Amino acid sequence: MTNRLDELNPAQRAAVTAGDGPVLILAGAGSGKTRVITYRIAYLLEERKLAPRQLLAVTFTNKAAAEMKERLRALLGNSAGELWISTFHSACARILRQEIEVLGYGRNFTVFDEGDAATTIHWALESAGASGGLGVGALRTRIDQAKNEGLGPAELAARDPSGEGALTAEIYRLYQSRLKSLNALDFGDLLMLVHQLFTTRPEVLARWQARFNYVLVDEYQDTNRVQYLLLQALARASGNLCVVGDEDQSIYRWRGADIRNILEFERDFPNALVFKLEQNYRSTKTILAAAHSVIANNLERKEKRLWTENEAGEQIVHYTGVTERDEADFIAREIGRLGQEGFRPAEMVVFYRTNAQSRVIEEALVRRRVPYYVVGGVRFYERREVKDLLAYLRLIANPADALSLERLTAVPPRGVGARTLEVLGAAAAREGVSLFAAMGRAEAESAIALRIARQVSALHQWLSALIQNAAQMKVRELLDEIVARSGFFAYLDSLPDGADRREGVTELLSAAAGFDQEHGPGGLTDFLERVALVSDSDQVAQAGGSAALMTLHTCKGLEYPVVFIAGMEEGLFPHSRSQGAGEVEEERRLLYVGMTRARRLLYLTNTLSREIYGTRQEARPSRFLREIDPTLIRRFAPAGRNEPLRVPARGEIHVDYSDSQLPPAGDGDFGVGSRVAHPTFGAGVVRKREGRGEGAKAWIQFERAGTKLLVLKYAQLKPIADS
DNA sequence: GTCGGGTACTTTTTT
DNA sequence: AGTACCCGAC
Repeated sequence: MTNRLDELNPAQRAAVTAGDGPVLILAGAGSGKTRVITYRIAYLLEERKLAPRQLLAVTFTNKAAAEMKERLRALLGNSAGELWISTFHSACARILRQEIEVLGYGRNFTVFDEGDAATTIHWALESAGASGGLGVGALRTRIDQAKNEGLGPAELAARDPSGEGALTAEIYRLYQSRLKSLNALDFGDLLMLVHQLFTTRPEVLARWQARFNYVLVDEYQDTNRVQYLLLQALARASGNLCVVGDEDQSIYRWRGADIRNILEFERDFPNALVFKLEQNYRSTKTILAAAHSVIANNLERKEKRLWTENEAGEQIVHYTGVTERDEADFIAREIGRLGQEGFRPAEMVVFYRTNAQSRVIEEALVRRRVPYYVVGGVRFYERREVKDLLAYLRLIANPADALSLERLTAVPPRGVGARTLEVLGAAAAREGVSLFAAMGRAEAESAIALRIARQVSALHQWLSALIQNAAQMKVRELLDEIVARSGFFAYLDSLPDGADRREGVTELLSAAAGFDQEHGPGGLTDFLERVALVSDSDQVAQAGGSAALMTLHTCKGLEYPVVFIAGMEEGLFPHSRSQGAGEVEEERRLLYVGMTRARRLLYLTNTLSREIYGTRQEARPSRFLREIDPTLIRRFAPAGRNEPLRVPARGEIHVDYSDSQLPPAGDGDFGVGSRVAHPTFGAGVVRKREGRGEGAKAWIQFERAGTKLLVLKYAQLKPIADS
């Protein structure tokens, strides 16, 4: 250990060797945070003689947890095995697998994803007969927020007695009781129910307090209220709570994260030791200075400044394309060019604000033959065919999961339709049994045709047998039987996109096989839990020969030699739905996180026009671009069509027309940005297009007459050539 | 009961 | 643009 400490700078060493009690480590981007956490754990185990099982370390992603475990195994050898290093959600799930029965759930509970939750809220909305007001999405957000704050339906109703508040609370109540009858938990429940246990069952809390002598939390700036309460409860006995974070990197306010948790840690834990890690080992001086000039505009932060001994490095490149296609092609071209300068594709990454931006960039990369992969977006386990198959597994693990039962009954189609299920559901409710149990008695149900009832009971028998045997079977074996017996492939082949779907199934089968290798038979519940709690960034490949594409939210905790940030435009970044003062600050932090991922080269790109929801809109440069010290930026673009790339003079405005999808000026197509003349309104500029063909309209900003929406067919517009 | 067309809406970000 | 959903027609 002693030699190991030599590898740390003084601030890092102080943090690693801090004594008992609350500890706050303010770790700037690239300041060696992961190393500090890992070494601190090693220090606690070796020098302070903590047993591995006495320590709980909470990370933000499963991948971060796995990497940390790996490093510790290298430092400590096998004793790392008993360590609890996991995400908040995984840790809570694990606690609940042991403790949940006192709350009236079974230990084999299912973890619902977003879609399952939405379906259930839809059900609640219908059974409440509520119409108008809030939609499923809004309700889901509100309920989730309540759970993030640790509030139940009654508390929510008390806090917001308005009509909307009452409706939300009522739906929340119905939703919650439905979840319970399905023996299912949503993401919020994982945290909330542990909180409930800890507050209502002192003996349970005491047990876990005794178990965990030391709690360590990474990315503390992104903890929400319940997480805060959980930590406080757990650490109350020992007082040993060590949190690591950086308020400048707090980017999950919208999902309940409370930046005050970190800003007020010293108030909450008055005797806390505080350590600041301000030396950055990752980025060039230029990148760091640019990032600082952006984040310095935030008010809700403590002033601090990262510094580095790294070289100044290259200027930041700012590129402007006419359309998103230009932007994408520039990125693809640059990645290609850098490839020839010795950067591997895997060292380069493209970040964007919204998932929708990835498509155009992907197309450009395909055209330029750049290997790439997308992190996040449509999640693998939420793909239709995968969810269809998982429904079988979920039912086997948890026969109360009627949602999965309904799903698997319909896919592949076996003549048992919605009406049959309705009858069975009514029978189940009448007799107070589960839907699955009611299926076993279908043949006694007179309202169901005998032919169909036989189908139902055959399905029931088969599934019952699988439930019986599941404990002895590997997940892969279960899946193989399900696929074979249900005729899943034959069903897929009957679909127009069957070939693509087969791929998803194959991938799921190999994921299951991989899981079985670690677990052996009977791991079904663990497998499903892992599936439910995978995070987007878990898919980030550490090696491989492809450039990565991901949202700015997903990029947290990563670093790359070359970073592109696309879509630096008002309305996109900062996003039009995040225009409140606090929200813009969060967007700014998001950019800060993105910029500080870069080691050597940073590119920022924007466009003059972008297609949003099918209409082309004028795009203005992001305010954040102006916040960067201009001396750190080099604008990089060709001056006009058919001219080679060149570095423009300072202050010159540059636009890339080289791969523009806009029609050439003056061809009468009235593209966004083109100048037009109207017989009565005079000269103007096309600002936005709507519709196509006969009904195509354009918003035109006239020099004298203001902005008008005109139908192109009747407007008698004439193009004016740009000067 | 299913198909198809028209319409309205969307995802901003995710465990 | 894409899709989810609703209503009317076969």
